[in-house]
Amino acid sequence: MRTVEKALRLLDFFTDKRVEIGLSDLARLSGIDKATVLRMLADMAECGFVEQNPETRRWRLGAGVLRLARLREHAQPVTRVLTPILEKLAQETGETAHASLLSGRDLANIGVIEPARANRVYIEPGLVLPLHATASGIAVTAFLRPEQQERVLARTLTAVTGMTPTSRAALEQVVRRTRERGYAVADQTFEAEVYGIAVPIFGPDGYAAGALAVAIPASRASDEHERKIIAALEPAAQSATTGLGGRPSPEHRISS
Amino acid sequence: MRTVEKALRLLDFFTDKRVEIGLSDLARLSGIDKATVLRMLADMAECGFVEQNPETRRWRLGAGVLRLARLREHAQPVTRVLTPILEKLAQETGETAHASLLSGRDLANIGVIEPARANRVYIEPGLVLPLHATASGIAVTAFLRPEQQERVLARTLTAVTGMTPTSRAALEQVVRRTRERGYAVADQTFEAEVYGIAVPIFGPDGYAAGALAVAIPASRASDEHERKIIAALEPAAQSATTGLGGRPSPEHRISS
DNA sequence: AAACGTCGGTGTATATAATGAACCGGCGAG
DNA sequence: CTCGCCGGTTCATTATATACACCGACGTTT
Repeated sequence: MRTVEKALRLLDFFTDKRVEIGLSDLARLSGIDKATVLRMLADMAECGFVEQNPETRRWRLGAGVLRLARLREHAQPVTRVLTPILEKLAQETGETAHASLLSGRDLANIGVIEPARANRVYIEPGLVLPLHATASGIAVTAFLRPEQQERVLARTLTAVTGMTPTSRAALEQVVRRTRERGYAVADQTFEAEVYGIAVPIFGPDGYAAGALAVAIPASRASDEHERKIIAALEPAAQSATTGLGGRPSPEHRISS
Repeated sequence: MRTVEKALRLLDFFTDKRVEIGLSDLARLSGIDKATVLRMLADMAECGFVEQNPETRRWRLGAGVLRLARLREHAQPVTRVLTPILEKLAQETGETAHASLLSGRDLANIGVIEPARANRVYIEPGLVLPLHATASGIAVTAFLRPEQQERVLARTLTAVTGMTPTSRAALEQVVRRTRERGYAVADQTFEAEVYGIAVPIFGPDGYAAGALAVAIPASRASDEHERKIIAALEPAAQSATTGLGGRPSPEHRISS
């Protein structure tokens, strides 16, 4: 398999909870030989992607990623554009709002705003959202270019919870419904007790580039609450699309 | 040579000015064969590090770097800690203040604040600062762990301007002076017309992890201005060190 | 319109660089 | 003292990266 990809995939094992990882742990997690992992880490360290804690000898993400993020943000200020939109969304709905962008085969969460209330959904920063198992992912998949959509549908779909669609037929149906309604819902398909509602953000080519979503405790799900959230999501996604230089798809229209 | 490192080095060709790069351009810039570059880009795209503009087919940094940066920032909020310090520094000195961290073999600029005045130094976001050619780099080098310092001194030093120290002896002398004074100055060693003054930020191990610096137009350099800047830099670097969980080096003391 | 240069991308034989099992010294627990 | 695991190193094997030649498409120049 390709060496570069294997090396970069190592970085995906760093999460909110797992900030530092030892060599043997990372070898176990990835299923790659220790010696190979070490060489990859050393290579990535030379470039500043990871760094080694001199005391514990464990590895963590390096300052190089901050540099690259600043460069990208300077070229296209997504965080700057999306943050105020998310804030308004969280305030209007009283629920956790988040935004994510297509990143490789999956969706990368790149912004979360939580509401002031106590009972709210917590979303880990920098989380990877599988396309088939989240409201955001479905919203994006439904408005992807046909070839890319086909690639997603053809995947082996892993179940994250008992509610995750795992067959191609089930996913196709959810996608079809999403295209009809213009928004996606996901009832505990990614995490128990969490209900997600998402709308796509479009790129300059008129295909989905990401999604704007609201996550609520499943216990609060109701038709009325959902209508209110969708009413807030629609204009938010509109301004996100135009704010990022995108062009709305002619095939996208919200209808409940 | 190592494939992973070669691939990651491709990302360093993206700058403030060069936001998108075509395949042939990148092959020329890097000196690597087109076919190889394409495979590396494809691998990195799978992981979200780069993405291809569907219209122009040129490549740019992907959303994955934003995700990783958020993750690192969540684990250790360097930007949050350093921004207010830089703002105060820029305001007190009336000059451009910036911060950088060790990242691989070099220093990565991860924050810049410009003062309100018209004649000020502009520093590109996400710039890579060579250790031997900038005030920040010298400040860091002077307080590195001995083995690492040796590696820097042993390098072949490339001249960036006519003023860049290029011999080991010259660099050693600058480093020695910096250790004595506790701060580094660089008179147009990296860019013409720019005079830099920098102080190290220390990591938990008591060695340099980065630097805080003030860049001024060379025309404004004077002993008095320099004294004022150093007086502002010292407490700023102190709070940066402690704010990032570092421990000041016992060997570091400012003395002019 | 023909000829040319350049673009992004592909196929394939070759050679180089990645691989993984065995091994090391160090360290903490039992 | 022994055991097990840690991070790290070594080296023969082989799988993988590489670069050359080539493709069709596009835009300029002649």
